[in-house]
Amino acid sequence: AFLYLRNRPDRQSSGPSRPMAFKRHLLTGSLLSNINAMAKQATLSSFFGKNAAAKKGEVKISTREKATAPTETKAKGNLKNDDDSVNRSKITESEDLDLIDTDDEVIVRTNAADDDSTIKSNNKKLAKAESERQNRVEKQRSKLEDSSDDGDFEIDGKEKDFEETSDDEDEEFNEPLQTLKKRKRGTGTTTETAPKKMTSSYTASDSKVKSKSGKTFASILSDAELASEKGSWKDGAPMNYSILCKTLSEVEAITSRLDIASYLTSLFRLCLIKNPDDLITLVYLASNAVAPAYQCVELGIGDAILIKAVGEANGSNPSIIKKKYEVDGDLGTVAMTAKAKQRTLGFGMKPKPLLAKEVLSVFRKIATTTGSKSQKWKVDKIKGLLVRAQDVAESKYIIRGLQGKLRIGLAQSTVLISLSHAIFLSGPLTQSTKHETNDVLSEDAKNVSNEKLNLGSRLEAAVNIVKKAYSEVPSFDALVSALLIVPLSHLHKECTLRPGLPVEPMLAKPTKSIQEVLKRLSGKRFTCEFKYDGERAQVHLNRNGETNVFSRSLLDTSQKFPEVPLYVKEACVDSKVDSFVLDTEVVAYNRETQQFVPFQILSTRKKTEESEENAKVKVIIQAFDLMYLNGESLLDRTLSERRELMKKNFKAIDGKFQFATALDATENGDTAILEEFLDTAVKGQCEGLMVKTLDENASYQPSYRSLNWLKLKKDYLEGLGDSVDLVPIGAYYGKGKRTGVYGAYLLACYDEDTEEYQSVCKIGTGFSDDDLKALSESLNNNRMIEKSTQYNVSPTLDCNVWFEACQVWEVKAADLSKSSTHKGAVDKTGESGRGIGLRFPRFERVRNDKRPDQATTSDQILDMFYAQDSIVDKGYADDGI
DNA sequence: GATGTCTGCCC
DNA sequence: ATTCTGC
DNA sequence: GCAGAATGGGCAGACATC
Repeated sequence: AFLYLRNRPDRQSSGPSRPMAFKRHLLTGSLLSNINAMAKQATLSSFFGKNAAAKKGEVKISTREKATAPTETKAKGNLKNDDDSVNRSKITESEDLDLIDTDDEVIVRTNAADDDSTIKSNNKKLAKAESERQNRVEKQRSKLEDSSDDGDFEIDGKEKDFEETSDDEDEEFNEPLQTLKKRKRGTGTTTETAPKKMTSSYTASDSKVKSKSGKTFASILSDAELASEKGSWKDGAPMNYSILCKTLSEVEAITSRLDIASYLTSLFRLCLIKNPDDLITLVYLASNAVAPAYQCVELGIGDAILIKAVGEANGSNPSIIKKKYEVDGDLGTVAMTAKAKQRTLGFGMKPKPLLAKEVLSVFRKIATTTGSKSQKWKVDKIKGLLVRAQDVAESKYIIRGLQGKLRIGLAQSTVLISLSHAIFLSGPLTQSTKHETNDVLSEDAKNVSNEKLNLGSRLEAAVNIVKKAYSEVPSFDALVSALLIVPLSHLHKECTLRPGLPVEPMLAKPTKSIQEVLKRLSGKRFTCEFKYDGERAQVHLNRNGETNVFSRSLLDTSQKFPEVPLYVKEACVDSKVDSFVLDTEVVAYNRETQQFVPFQILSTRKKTEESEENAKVKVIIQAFDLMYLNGESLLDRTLSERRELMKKNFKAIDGKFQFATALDATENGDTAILEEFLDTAVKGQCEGLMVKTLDENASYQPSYRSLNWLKLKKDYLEGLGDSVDLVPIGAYYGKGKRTGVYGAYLLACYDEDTEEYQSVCKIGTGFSDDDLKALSESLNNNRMIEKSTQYNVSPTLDCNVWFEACQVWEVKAADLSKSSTHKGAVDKTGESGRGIGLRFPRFERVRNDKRPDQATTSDQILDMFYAQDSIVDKGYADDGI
């Protein structure tokens, strides 16, 4: 909400705002209304400036979000002006913002964390530090209120030198590509920036803090100690991007998850101490996101554009960069070494250091820029960032960030852990028990403020609270602003499930056998549901009558399925149902034959379908869970309660809305029920079964928690599913941790008639690390100079290297499908040019007992395709898929 | 305007 | 989606 | 068992290019 206010479009270009004013506002008011406003708006306009299209032919800046509310556009000058808004919200009263600073050792490092007396003394100190902090915060507040009434929008006249380019350099790194030389294995971590293990923020890995459940935490520095390190960050100053990069480098160099979280925690704490306003920026950058998922912000940047940008930034031909990338396996490192070379030349002046918020801001601009020539524009933007990157590591993380994967062993879940630790330890609010309330507190809320508990347990409670909050309101803006104004024990009240904002969906874990399923159910009552082959859809209705549909990854798919909320509303038993969140699978459906239609057909739906009538592909809803009903969250109810409420308040509608077919049972060692029901499901064109406990451990646990549901598919079972024997005919260089080996192979079946090998899939999973190494080595003995004329492969699948047909691999797949890229049984499919490909292929083993010409034949592939239960209506097979 | 390439998102 | 791996 | 990082087929949509 904080950010929302700060970035209101009407303030977007008005110069620096004063965060203090908003703080005061927020300290008194409830966040709820603001978050609701966010939900309602859920538009980019609340986060980014809008820029109406400029003149014809120029790049226009627009939003791509598909959120509910219409966005009012606001013309606002040209691109250049927009850039300057980057440096908004500069903080001037630096001393005042040194909120937290205590000379006391906040937490004692101890080897005897289980020793009660030590814990007590730890906690005493903690309490003392917290009360001091509280005092300071109080002082802060009054100061802020005094000073927040005027001068809100001064213009910060400083020019950013974003547009600086580097056309003065012509150096190329033209080293020839060493084809498949021995490369370093592992994460691709380079040694240049790797710090000594455990130096900066954490010391003494031998002293750990233990929680009740036995989790250990590294020992913890006090705020004062923390602040005195990394001295380059001035109090109140905006954070330099290099500070983040330093932590990222540290994290990249280590593998211990606890240590990774610790480094990040230290960084978050430092941010809280030095400049809390940057925390949200930091959280976004660390988790490598740009906006909440449901806002549907796409960077629109991929390897191709990045290669171009890196090339241009240091004056090399993109094809050279591309080759470097193939050898190096990491575009970030390529950019980094390019940068290093560039700098040793010593041309030009040192540009201004990049600020963290500038980097995020550019990312966002890139994301919101569309239209003709926008790619060129994006390349220029990226170039601008690369030129300004100070430390070589900065270019590395800029590039990797834009690639969408930091690849340092740190992702969203760890960010949430570190964020909660940091807030607990150094947040502006005390986490002790002083906040009285009438609400019933959760166990975690009680624990986090229970000073009698040891630190580890309190930290663990903090993590639970933060993760729960985020899973119900998956927006860092909402989360961070709430964390800064309410204690952890009250977080859930602010960040709680409501229709209009997606909940992280519950996920299922694959199981390899029916025995495994039974073992996990051990005597409990459970239900099996058909697992439909469609698209997950979370359907929302709020009390204003507004509806949304969200995808599995929380994107707003309301426009893709406009009829879905209508069907669900129709399915409500009466008008008393005024709000709900329903978990469903949307499946393509043929109303004439009353049969399900394969996923491949469903996926031809437009991203925006105008109406039910206009949509070529009709759908049916298969509902299986209810998370919210009539103003009340059902997340903590058991599945059997939720399901009962669902069936009581909704009814099936022919061809539009059904409940997932289910069978209830109690585990008693009998496998027959499951086997038989699985068979029924597969015959009914389903992928398999979902197995869920009904009463015990049966609350709705969003994705982060655990994969508490089980999924059972035929192809998981040994000896079942489609298993084929294929020939590796080519390979692609591996990236990241697969640098140095082939990351994927191209596999072919054998056509006896034409004696050619036809590609049916690439394969990149199922290999152990040893497999990858061994296969690379052995196949390198059978390299060919170029593609064999015997290989029928689409040019779009061009391999980096080609092999003689010399091996046969057993491969498992879930399905076979008509393919425009693969050539299996091409010319026998009834559609010219189209072959058959495999769905979800994975490597099982090498078949040393088979010669390549004994591989699965294209005729067999064709038979398998037609034998599928999903091809009930041959019409699909011969026409349309 | 047709075609090709790239990207993101479904699974 | 599937799968593997270090913690 | 979690979290992270490798990798799959195939579709629509957005741009770039011819």
